[in-house]
Amino acid sequence: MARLPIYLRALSALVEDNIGTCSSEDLATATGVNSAKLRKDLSYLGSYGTRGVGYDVDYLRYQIAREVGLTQDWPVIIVGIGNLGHALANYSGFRSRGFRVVALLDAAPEFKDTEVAGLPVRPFVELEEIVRAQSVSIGVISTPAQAAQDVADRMVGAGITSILNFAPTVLSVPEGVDVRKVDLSIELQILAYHEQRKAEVAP
Amino acid sequence: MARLPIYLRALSALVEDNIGTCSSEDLATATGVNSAKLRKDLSYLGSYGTRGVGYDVDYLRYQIAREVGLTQDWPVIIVGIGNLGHALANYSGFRSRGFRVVALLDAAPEFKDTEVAGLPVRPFVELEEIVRAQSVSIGVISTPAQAAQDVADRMVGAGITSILNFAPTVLSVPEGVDVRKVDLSIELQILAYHEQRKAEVAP
DNA sequence: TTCTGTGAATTGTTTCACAGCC
DNA sequence: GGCTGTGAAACAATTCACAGAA
Repeated sequence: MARLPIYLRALSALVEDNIGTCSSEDLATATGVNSAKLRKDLSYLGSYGTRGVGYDVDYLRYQIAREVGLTQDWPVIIVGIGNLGHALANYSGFRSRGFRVVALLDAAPEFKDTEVAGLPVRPFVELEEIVRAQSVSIGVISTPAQAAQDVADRMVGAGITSILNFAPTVLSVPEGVDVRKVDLSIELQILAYHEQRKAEVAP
Repeated sequence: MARLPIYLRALSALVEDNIGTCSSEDLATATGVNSAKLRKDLSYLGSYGTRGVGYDVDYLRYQIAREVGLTQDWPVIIVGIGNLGHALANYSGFRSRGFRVVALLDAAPEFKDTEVAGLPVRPFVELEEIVRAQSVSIGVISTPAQAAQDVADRMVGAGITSILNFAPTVLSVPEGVDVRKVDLSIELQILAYHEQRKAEVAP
């Protein structure tokens, strides 16, 4: 199910190119997966294709978006407005996929009265209030590692049930709360691993 | 093998806490994996543990770092100095794991004579020269989607063999070149998916 | 004839459970 | 007694290959 967002983006690109129909083969090459795998993935959502023809791009896109939950708008808050928080606040990929950043928070007083990406940076103590007022259920943590667990606890206390964690720590949260972690350096490390292999084979 | 970096970070945290030995159980809970899986992972690298005792934290860390290729220094360039490129240039997690950002590049003329994270932003046309001079084999792309394939082609032409792609496009590269893609919104979409499930169960 | 949807076969991963070493 | 290393078992993911709809 982690592949649905990938299909979704490829379909959006096809919509922009005014392509109305595509085969599993087309979508597979566009997303870099095996066509049989793609068909099996899609068949779990239902039979949205037509044999001998392919899939209706618009229709399939809507069906996947509905499955992922992107036909509704998700209010999101970002805590920790350092370099990364800055980048995330400005990231267009969130808004274009149905995520709306409703507030930026940072505990540091030097952010008082500053704006990032058109939103005021608000003091961290207002967390509960914001979450309640805007019915936020998804929070993003882009603080340093030391602060992350604290922020997570406060988020959970305020009623947030999904956390995207960019801080390099494992967060402990109560059952029922989802955490996903993104570590920008892990992918680089995987590349280095392969790079090292290449160097060993042909020294 | 995608888990080795995770173990590595947990071990580094243990080193900082002056913990000399740990069991597979300890490391497993610290990283959130099953202890049997962890032992099996580590056994592929060799027998670095002691039965009845556990693993020597320092020794194990070195062995994993060597396996991943982090005992050497990897020069890295970043192309595309927007918000994300900015954040990446300043990201301490790269340097602390043996990656050295040796150059920042951007095609936009308004970056001329500016500095980011203590490095000058250089014109994109200098790519080949920089890659050759510094023996760079890893490149990071944080440009908009339209520019990404072009940048990748130029990188490959210049001799880069591993690319970390933050742009929302699938890159096509010749055999022998590794590409890994990071999409900051995919993780959010996965959270939204689970969030939607929760809402359906208890409406 | 083209292309989906899907059983069956294959391949890969995770967990169990325990022998063997400290 | 505690803990690693590892076969064997259970589980999951992927690919093959083809029947059948358009």
